[in-house]
Amino acid sequence: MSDKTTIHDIASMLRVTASTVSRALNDHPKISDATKRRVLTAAKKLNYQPNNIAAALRQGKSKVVGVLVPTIDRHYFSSVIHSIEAVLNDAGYHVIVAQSHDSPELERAKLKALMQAQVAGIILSFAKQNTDFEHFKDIIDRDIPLILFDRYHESLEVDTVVIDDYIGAYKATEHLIENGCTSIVHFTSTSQISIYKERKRGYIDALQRHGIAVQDELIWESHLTLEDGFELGNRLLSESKAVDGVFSASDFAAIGAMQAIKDQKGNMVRPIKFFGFSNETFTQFIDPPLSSVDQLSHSTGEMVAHRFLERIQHPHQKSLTMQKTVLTPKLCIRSSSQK
Amino acid sequence: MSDKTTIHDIASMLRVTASTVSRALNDHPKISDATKRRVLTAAKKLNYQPNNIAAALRQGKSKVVGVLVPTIDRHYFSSVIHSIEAVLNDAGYHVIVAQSHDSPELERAKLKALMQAQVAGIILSFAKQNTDFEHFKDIIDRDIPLILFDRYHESLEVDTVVIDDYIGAYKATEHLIENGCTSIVHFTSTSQISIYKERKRGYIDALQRHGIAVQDELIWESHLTLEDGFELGNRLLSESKAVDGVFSASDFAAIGAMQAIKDQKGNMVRPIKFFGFSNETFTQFIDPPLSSVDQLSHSTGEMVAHRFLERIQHPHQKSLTMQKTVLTPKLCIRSSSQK
DNA sequence: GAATTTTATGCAATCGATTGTTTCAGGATA
DNA sequence: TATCCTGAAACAATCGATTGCATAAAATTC
Repeated sequence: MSDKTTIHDIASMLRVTASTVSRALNDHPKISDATKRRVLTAAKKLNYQPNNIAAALRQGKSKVVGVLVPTIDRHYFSSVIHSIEAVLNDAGYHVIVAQSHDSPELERAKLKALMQAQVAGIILSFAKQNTDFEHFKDIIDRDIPLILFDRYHESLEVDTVVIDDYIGAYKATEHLIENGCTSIVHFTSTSQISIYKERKRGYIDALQRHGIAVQDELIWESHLTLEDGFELGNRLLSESKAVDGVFSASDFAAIGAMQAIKDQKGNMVRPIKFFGFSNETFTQFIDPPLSSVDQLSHSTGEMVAHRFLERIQHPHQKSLTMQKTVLTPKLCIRSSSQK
Repeated sequence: MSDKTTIHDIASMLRVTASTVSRALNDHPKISDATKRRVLTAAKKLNYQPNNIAAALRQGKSKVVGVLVPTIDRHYFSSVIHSIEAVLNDAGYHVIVAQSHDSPELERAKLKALMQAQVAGIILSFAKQNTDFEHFKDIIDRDIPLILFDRYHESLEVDTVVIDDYIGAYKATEHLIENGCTSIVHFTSTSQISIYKERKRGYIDALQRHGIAVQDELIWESHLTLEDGFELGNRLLSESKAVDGVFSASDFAAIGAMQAIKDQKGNMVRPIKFFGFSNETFTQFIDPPLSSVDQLSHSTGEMVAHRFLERIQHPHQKSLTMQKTVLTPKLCIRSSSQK
């Protein structure tokens, strides 16, 4: 039979009421052990599968958490989601995935849809060009736990899990200096986005701390794509300056540049050391393997999931105690940056 | 206010009943245009957000589709999910993601959990060591659309979307032959898994069709990891045979082997051409860029999503008309395999 | 043995939306 | 004017599980 059995079926089979069955299944203390056992046996016999939707309706909360990211199709995000799913599943939650495609409008629409699905919480890395955060108010007002990761904004009084871009950049730059680089170019993107601002700040501070003058003409801005990197690589070759190191805020731009240089190896005066950011899967496979700052996607996902579970278990504290977790990224040092 | 407004609030505001409001919102023909307009205005005014859970309970079906994959943390799967999500979202569905971690037990547990969440359908690429498909019966018996992709089994009378591994392998091997290879090694894994069996079959047929003798000692079995590939690469170097081509059923094994060969370049008698499978992101970044068979993750995701929507719209046809969609994979030819 | 507390269930309302079946008022028809 | 339609909205049941409150039976106390 495909007819789903309900607690009422169990109830009538046992000549008790549905409330008793419900309580028995939920291990309510006021139900006798004998009845609990009978209910459990009957449930198994009838192949009873609880209807979570009914419970969710009654309780006003489902066991589903919405995760909204720009795109799932990038290693960092899918890796974070991987960890979130693993942790939340063990806690009895499901994960709904939605993508904003970096569009604020889509983001708003998807958030609305998630709310309508009565999610128990929302985990979010928001769209790039977000300027207005009004739509988060709705979530907070309804006391639905909201956790941000990767991308966030200072103005938001919300739990956040990020890596310390500044430290990562600082250490990467320092590593280049310690490996003999004295003239280091920085590939960056618009300072509108905090992660790039922070990475630039780390780069600058590292130089200064090591007594190297910061030169604006060594800070190159682009969209940091592979193609951008390729152009920047050619620019490196044509520069009169004796650049001997590159700290790129993106792995893609870094390997684009390395590609350009390899293509014209003859022109190289001296070798240029490279350090990237994100530790994309391919960094270890290219030639030479690219040193990179690892964003700790695994830990981030776990932290985010745990933060959510804490919120769910202590809903009373509300937004009063917003927590910002900052993970220190890890340098993955490979041959591209070493002597 | 964080109090959610319901159709009853709208109803009492307008002095009509909830049923009228419900029908108005659903654009029911028996509701006058005037009322519809009034309801819509009131809904907007009260910031009404429908409670999907309540609707799902009443209708016995939610607008959520469960996607169960071995892991989301691999490019192929996250890419497929990316496309599924995009298509199903436009159709008003959500996507729940779950991972089986290639464990049949976990797979069964997650399927059960998805059923309890009252999903409208299930999209699945099942765990490797699956031998028993009893747990799918449940899904089918309940008339819940079930779509398999990537991995499947002939015994299952279920909609399926796969790529033609045989053709992909055949064409890749043929490409190597056309580029001058006469002694081609094949990296494979256990023939228990149909995709590897098919790829081997394609390799063998291509050789025969081109008058090249198939030699069992040129078919090398492993788990196809990067490390396995590295070992196989060393074996290539030490082999007395004059191997001049490798068709690997996995990109990872291919680049592992290429790595090993690069490490000992001096020993190379003649260059070996490589062809991989899966078209992982990194294939284009390594040196030389690796030719590979693309698995069409994007198309697969779209096909799967559309197949689901068809099933949902024509539930009557049941399993009678099981459809198997076979996509022809695309060769991505790069320099690793060319003269 | 009566009174009181405990324990284990039953009863009934509820969550919010949907839907088959009336009901009613106004219009058309004879 | 009486009858019949018909369109529009009301009524009421329902989906399945949960839960505050009431209650009966058993256990305890005096």
